[in-house]
Amino acid sequence: MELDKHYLHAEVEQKWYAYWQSKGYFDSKPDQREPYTIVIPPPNVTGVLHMGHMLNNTIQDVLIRKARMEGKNACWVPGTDHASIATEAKVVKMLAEQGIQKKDLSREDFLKHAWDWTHKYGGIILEQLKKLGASCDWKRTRFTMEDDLSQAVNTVFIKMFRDGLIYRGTKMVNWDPKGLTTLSDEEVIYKENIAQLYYIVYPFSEQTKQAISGLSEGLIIATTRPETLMGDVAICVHPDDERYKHLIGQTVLVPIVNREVPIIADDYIDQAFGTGCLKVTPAHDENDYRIGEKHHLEAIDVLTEDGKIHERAGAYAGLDRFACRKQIVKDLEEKGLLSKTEAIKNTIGHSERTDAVIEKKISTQWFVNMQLFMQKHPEVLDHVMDDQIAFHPNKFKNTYKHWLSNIKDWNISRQLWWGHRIPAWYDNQGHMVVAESEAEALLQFQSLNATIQLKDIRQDDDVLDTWFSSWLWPISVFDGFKDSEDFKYYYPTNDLVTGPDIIFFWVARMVMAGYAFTGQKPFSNVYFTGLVRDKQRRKMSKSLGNSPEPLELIAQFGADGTRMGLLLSAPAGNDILYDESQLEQGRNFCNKIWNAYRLIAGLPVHEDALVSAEQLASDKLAHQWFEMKFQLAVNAIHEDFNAFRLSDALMSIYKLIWDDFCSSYLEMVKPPFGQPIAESTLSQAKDHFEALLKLLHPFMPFITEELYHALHDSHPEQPIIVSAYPKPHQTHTLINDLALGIVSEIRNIRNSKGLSPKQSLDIIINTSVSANYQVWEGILRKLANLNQISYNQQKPEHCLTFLISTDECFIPFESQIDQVAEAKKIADEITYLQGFLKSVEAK
RNA sequence: GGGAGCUUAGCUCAGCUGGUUCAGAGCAUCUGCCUUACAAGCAGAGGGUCACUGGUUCGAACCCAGUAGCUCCCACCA
Repeated sequence: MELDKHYLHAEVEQKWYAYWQSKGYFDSKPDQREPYTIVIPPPNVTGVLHMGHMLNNTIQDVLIRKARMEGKNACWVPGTDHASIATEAKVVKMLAEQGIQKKDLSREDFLKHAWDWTHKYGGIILEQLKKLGASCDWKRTRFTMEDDLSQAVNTVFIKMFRDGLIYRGTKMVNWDPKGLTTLSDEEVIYKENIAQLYYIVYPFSEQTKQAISGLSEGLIIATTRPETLMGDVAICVHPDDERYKHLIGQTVLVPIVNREVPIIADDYIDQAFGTGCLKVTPAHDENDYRIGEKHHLEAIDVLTEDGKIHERAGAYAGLDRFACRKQIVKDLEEKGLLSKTEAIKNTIGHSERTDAVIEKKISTQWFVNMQLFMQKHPEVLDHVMDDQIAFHPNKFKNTYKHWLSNIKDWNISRQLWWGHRIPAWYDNQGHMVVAESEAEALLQFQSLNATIQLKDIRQDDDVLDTWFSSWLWPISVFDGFKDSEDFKYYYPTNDLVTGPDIIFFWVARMVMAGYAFTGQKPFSNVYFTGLVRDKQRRKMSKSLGNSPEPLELIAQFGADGTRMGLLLSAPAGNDILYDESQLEQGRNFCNKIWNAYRLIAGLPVHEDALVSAEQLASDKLAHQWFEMKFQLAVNAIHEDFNAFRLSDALMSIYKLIWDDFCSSYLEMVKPPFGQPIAESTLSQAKDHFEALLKLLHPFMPFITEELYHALHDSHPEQPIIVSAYPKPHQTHTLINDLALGIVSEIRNIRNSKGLSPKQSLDIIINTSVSANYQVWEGILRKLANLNQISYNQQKPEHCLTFLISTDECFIPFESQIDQVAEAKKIADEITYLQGFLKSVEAK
């Protein structure tokens, strides 16, 4: 049998993924075992796999595979999100390329196109996840727009409406002029910007000039948005401002449109900003809106839905808002009404989806009353703060708390077609009912007015915010609103793995939905991954071209290598700096493991069964030493898992395999070239190798499955994916000292004498002279403290004899736990005194 | 403007309860090796005032205060 020196992965991956799936190892259904549940953060149907998904889903797969191996009922639910705005935009664009305008289509026809699109492209990202090795239960794949999940959305909406948690109201909201819809506050991204601050002259009216003598030409007002000037309804100054006090109640003329507007006073005004005068445009600014309400001013909306100047503005109608700004500045300058211009820093809101500059707009929309919601469900905050829902890293608790403490009402209606249509109906008289269906709505209307017909009522045109369905995800994927068996068994889920960028959009709202609709938390742990950035710390983006194609990476480095490369540099919450050399490291590691297998598989065994049964002392010691090393690593790895330090866990395994198993253990038991190995030693080596493969399997599923099978001449009864994960055992640190002692001793001898590890080990065993007393003395003293051996047996060979004589040298000294604590206390006291003496001497 | 976090080797980061893992890991670098598992490898080596200043302590990378720089989140300054 001739094996390639380099590990080839492509076929291996395909083979095992198909095998696992065909045997149903990803499948899950309720049974007697303890459940372990993860729901995938559903990617957008429009999405294609990017580096963020790779990282995120690798982590989930590691967690689910470990749980599966630990004998839990592991259930990982995949699915996709309908992504209202993003998908509608894609479909609109696709139709436009075919020469079809959305406005020429009926709602039904448009939705047909959207569904076609979804069926055609919607599953791509899930197929890509399979290449990564994601062991989702694909039979459970859900979609937020499918019937059952839409039904859940309806149920929740109606319940919340009846509980007074949802209301319809007219408020100032965020308007996306490109997406042609309103947005929630969370969907607005504020960006720093250098704006021009224009100082515009508003001439005094004739009346004012007559009333007050000695006035200058007009009031100078600073604004960054001259194009909203046609919507000005007042000028506002601070009531205590000495410069303008006498003008309050007088009027000025709005330039261009020459409308006469009053000068009013409000202490909201910052006297130090600009000239201390504010032009009040209630239709286009939140503060102006408040001032307008307070002073009973009209609101003139001068913009159209797509961000152009409206006819009612009286000038510049049809011009784009930014073109208008330029034009108006030019016109003012010509009229001599532009006093000066200066650059200032400010922030401007952009649409999260379309990146268009957001307009504030007064509009009638649907809202969730968040104040009331939080009053009813205080555990949403409390149980995150007391770690019943634990955040990793926990610094995000602060962010979470801050957001919830300042939460505003959630605008949930969107002026789109692709999404869950709001279950509200209106009649011609302006009445409204909220109902399960059109038929039920009609019944409700008829109870008020018997003559009303189906043709007299119409459903609300708007759909709901995508997150209004996403927040139900952990409940609805298990049909939680129908009280299903799956729901009772798998909910609450265990761990959620997601990015901190959607902590408000999604994580917080799932917690809300969990407590509000099930009375239970939706998950116990939230693991926040970092952003994947390039080497220069720039975000991955299409425009920068610094985002590698994930599937190409998998083809190049293998899914195992890619997974390892990503995980190695991804401590919880830290951004990961993508660097191809990390993936190389992953690939090289695969190769190292592959070659360890080649060694073990190729060793000749003693033909004489009797000789073969006998084991060299050095082999026995090497075996015991590695067992200790292994157990210590397993313990550390479990601790790392519990704290979600996955990269640390992986690094421990990496070092255990490379340094301890390959460089030390295999070198110790490897016979000289051409010589046979004892059967017993070989079988121990195989057992160790097998245990290592299990330990590694959650991280690198494919190569471990391949070698697990290859290691057995006949196929094992169970594949590694469902084998038992190595368990932690209690040990004591002095065992660690012991393990370290042996290795450092071997190294000393090797270096000084130029011998092989095996020869060095023999020397340690056979001579006491060459051994380093210092290394052993400490260990002996500690062992003496534990009554394991008497202190006067202070010789290395005694220590070794003792070690070899006991088969349980790494098994916990259960009976000596108290003594261990005692010994530690004494040791602490000695160190204290030593430190104390040292510092006294120094003085 | 408010809040949170970070600063340890060339890079990315560990360092948990102050003292035997205390100055660490991986990668990168340098020097020797194509040695019969593996050059995608092996054997070695170098490299740090733990941001700065003070304080607490017998003892500080770790606790406290201040300073500087960076990052993120939130916020209605026209």
